[in-house]
Amino acid sequence: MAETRVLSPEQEKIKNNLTNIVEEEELENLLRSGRKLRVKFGIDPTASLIHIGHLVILFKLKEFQELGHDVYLIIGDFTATIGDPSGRTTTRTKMSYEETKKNAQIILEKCMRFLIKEKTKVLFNSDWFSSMELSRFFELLSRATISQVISREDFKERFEKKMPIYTHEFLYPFLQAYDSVVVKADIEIGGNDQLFNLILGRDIMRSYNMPPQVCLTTPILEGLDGKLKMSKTYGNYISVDDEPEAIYGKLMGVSDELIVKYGKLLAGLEESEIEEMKKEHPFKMKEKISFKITEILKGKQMAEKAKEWFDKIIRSREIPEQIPEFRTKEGTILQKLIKEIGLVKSVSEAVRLTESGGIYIDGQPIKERMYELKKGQYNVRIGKIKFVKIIVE
RNA sequence: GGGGAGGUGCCGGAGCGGCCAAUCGGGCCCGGCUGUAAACCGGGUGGCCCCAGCGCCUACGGGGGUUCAAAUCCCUCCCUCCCCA
Repeated sequence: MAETRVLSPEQEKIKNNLTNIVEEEELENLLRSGRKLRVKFGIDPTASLIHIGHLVILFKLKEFQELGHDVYLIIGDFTATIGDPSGRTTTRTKMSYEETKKNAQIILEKCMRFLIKEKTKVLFNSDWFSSMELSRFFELLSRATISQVISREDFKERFEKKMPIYTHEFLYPFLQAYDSVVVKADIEIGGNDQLFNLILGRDIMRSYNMPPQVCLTTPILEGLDGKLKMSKTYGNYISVDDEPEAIYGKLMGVSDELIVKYGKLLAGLEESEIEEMKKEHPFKMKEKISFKITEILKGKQMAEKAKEWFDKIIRSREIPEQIPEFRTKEGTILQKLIKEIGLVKSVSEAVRLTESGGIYIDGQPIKERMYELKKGQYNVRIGKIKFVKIIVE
């Protein structure tokens, strides 16, 4: 019966931009069932930052909500203190419970900006884990084998590199799986590196005689460097809280190949639209995509402001109208001052920058390693985008 | 429980008594070329000093010791990996 009904275009769209669907047929059946589905997404509050890599999943969750389904946001305040080994080649440093609590609040607020509030159920997994009986935990562990867990890619890699794998990391996926049992998830979604955890959840649900969840994974967004996955630890990210100028600027600095991927995953561009853009100068394409993403995050007005800033300051190398001002006494050494202000980490760094021609006054690189300021006003540029106006009295 | 290897800067990885603030590669930063793209080229990459000097201080897992001198030798503690049980 079900196979006679086809999916609506909106339902078809759910399948876009996913790297894995386990199993596709089950997903289609769920979508066709007309039921309100429980779509689970777990997030461990190991940091309080949301970067645009996270958005790929959040956007997907919203698509589900727009189809009428409920999102079950599992805040892993308990699991965060253990540390998910997924995709990691080193052990995660353990976090205190207090830290995760604090992060959880912040992260939750940020996630909600991208989701429909009425269709989002928030659960904290400390609710069921902090009081879990040991016997019950062992019962959970009995539902999968060591070789099942050990076969996963990130563990294999660590074995090969002779890196330690701690037992708590090894057991982590069981807890994530158990979350699915608790919320009776129909679907769980995660980044591509989560595939193993998701599938274990599916297997374990089955062994609890529950309908197994469908697992969906989204592509891992590469960071600004175009190589590593976007993450806080690598520092190659764009935060959703970045200033519009920073967002637009960072996007413009990304490689041509990468911006296409960003366009697809973050700006929701269709293949055909990308093809159309590729006919133009690559720079134009990058401008369009960068603008669109900035607009999604900060609104049209802010995006325009950011573009204007970029064109003037970065492309035409103009001095910004509004730059921070500092007053100082005559005779101050510039290199020491910018250290005080915090624009460079040390005086030595400032001196090095001077020697490689990276500090400018009114557009001219300075030569003196100890530049003594006389009375007057100085427009100082440090490196590419740091500006400061210094007034010497 | 027994035996072996090892812990060096952001990362990988040399050095194994002075010439070591520590070769080299990656990353990052500055500069050049550009479209702040990629690729490529040049320079830099602990801190301090308006004495910039073959200068001073801090640094090779922690602590202690030997020595005129230690990342390098000895003792001890902590940590990891491998093999055997």
